[in-house]
Amino acid sequence: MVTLAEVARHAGVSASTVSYVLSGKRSISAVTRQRVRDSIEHLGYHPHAGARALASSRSRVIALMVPLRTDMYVPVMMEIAIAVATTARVHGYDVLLLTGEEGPAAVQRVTGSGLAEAMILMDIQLDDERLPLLRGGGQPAVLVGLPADPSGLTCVDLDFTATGALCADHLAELGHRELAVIGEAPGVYERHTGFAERTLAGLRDRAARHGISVLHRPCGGGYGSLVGTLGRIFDERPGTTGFAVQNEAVVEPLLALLRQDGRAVPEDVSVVAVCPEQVATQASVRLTSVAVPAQELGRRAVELLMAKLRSRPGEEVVLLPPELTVRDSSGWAPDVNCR
Amino acid sequence: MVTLAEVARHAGVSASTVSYVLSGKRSISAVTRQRVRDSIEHLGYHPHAGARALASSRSRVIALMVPLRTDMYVPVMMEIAIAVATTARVHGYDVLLLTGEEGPAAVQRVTGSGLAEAMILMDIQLDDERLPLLRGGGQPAVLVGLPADPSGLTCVDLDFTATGALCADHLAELGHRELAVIGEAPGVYERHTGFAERTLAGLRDRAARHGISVLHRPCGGGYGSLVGTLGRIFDERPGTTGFAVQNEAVVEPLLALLRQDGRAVPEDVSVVAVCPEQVATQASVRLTSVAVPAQELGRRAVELLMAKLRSRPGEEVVLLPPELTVRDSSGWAPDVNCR
DNA sequence: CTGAAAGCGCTAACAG
DNA sequence: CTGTTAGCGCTTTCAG
Repeated sequence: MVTLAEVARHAGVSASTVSYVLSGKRSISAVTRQRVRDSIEHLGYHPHAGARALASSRSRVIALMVPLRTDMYVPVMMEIAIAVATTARVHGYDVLLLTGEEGPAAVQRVTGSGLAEAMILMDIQLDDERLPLLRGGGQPAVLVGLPADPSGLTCVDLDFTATGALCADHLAELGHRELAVIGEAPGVYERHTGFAERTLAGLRDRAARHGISVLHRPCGGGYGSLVGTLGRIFDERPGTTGFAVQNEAVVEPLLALLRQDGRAVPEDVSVVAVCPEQVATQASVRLTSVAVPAQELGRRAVELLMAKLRSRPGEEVVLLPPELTVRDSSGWAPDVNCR
Repeated sequence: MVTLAEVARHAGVSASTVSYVLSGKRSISAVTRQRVRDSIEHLGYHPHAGARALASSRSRVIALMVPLRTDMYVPVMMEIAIAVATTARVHGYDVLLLTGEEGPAAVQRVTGSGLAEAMILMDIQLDDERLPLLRGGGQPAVLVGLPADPSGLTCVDLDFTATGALCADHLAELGHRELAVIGEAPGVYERHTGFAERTLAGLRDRAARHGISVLHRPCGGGYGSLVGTLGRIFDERPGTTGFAVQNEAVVEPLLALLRQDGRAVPEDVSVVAVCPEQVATQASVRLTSVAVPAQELGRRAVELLMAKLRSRPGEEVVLLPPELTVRDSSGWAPDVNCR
């Protein structure tokens, strides 16, 4: 292994000079700098990460805790994770991948050992068990998601309350009076995962103001679950004409089932989805949707973390405003004359 | 920060004793061990990862390189990644997440710096640019996937050639004479990603032996792409009755389109998929399929790597045998009397 | 603008 | 069974 000392010898300078060439923390004459750089190149030198972390007490690693569960839409998680990794690299950081499996202990282990300087947590529950550790607050952290009490924490998320409201507004404007919400798997609500409950609350609240009814049904993944769910929705509220879907895994099955039922989209029923753009545009009917900005969330999380690593400000909550894109799946309610 | 020296002082022993209690590399009297453990617990001590890596030249971290691209089925990648992280923890290792973005340079950077001891690579192309670095072979590595020339490398993958053959056999036995293969996005083939080409080769080869025809069409994600692809398949080969699908994103669209066309599955056409079990069982018709054992791949990759970390054996290729599960999407070809 | 030298916290001989 | 000690490779004062 090539060491800094060898580079120094080869370049005919001292170790500290090489170190400063690398860090840029003091000025070096152009000629020396170049000689050092040549030696580094020539010898194929890579600074030893452990030694560096030991001497500087900065590992240049952040940890990312992803959920172990598989009942939520995985591509969104993956997209966030990749955006985190990519953005971290831009800032000179690497990313350690932790699964939720170890739970709060992982937080201790990783930051306690100096393996990571800071962490990003995903899949936040309203009353998440990892939060007390973070709030006490040795280790800088950013949550992708919003717990019930964000005090003393830094969070970034899509504004799901506003998202729900936006869906309600859109369907209300089109004259729909009876809405159904097809949600995530029951487990997601049982765990009190913030985003799912917030969307629902936002939608319900806004629908109430419009004086329209809302029926919410969680739904497992896949065609099989949806058949039952949809059947029960129409049994209970035959007049349902507006659907809000927050469950990517049933988007296509829903469109297929409606088609089979002889219900045309958007002539007979309208569908609004909360999902990534790709899902919305690739569906069999191009979906009116509120995009989940996965990349943006990952990027922002890292940037907030980097800011915290510099100076430790208090709490901060960044809620990205939702945007609804009208496509082909929503239209006037059947009983509305097109004004 | 609590250091080993502080623990030693608190327990009234020497630093090395604490170290050995932690590593178990020499025998310690029960009473001393307990005193040390109590002190560790009491002080909330966590060994410093960097110091440890520096002194032992072992970081207890492995790197996982995931593809940046998004034109392949993400859940499989994610499942492998999570299995890797989970299995690594069992062996006392953490996982560093690298995206393909940096390319071969990431391999150098991470192992050159001692940040990771070894790496696992995914999304292997037949002629992957990262391979020369690994074959030269300072750093132990395991590929999840199979390049054209695996000499000097350790690989683990599903046996996709056998997978293709299995699909061909199954459809041939049911009397189908004209097969169509709906494959991954064109880009996947253009990059010469091993698994896609192998499946096709295995299927073609076996089909030829059965004397039946095969038409292969790559297909982008989503409903839109498939409409065109499927149309062209039936234009070109109206007698097609057997489909092999290796593209999770079009499984449900395919079933929907066939239904709309008035082609019943499995009465008129049979469909065999290569996909995770979950996709097969949650589809609108339960699919006859060959499972992609994502978890198993991740687990095996880590285990192979751990073995390599102990003693460095030469090349080794582990191909998991495919298993075809018959469900509701495949049946006798229409012109076959049920014997 | 550059060197010398003192650690960072831990591991692993070596010595008993 | 336990203690002493010499580094691991780098950063960062302190001197010049």
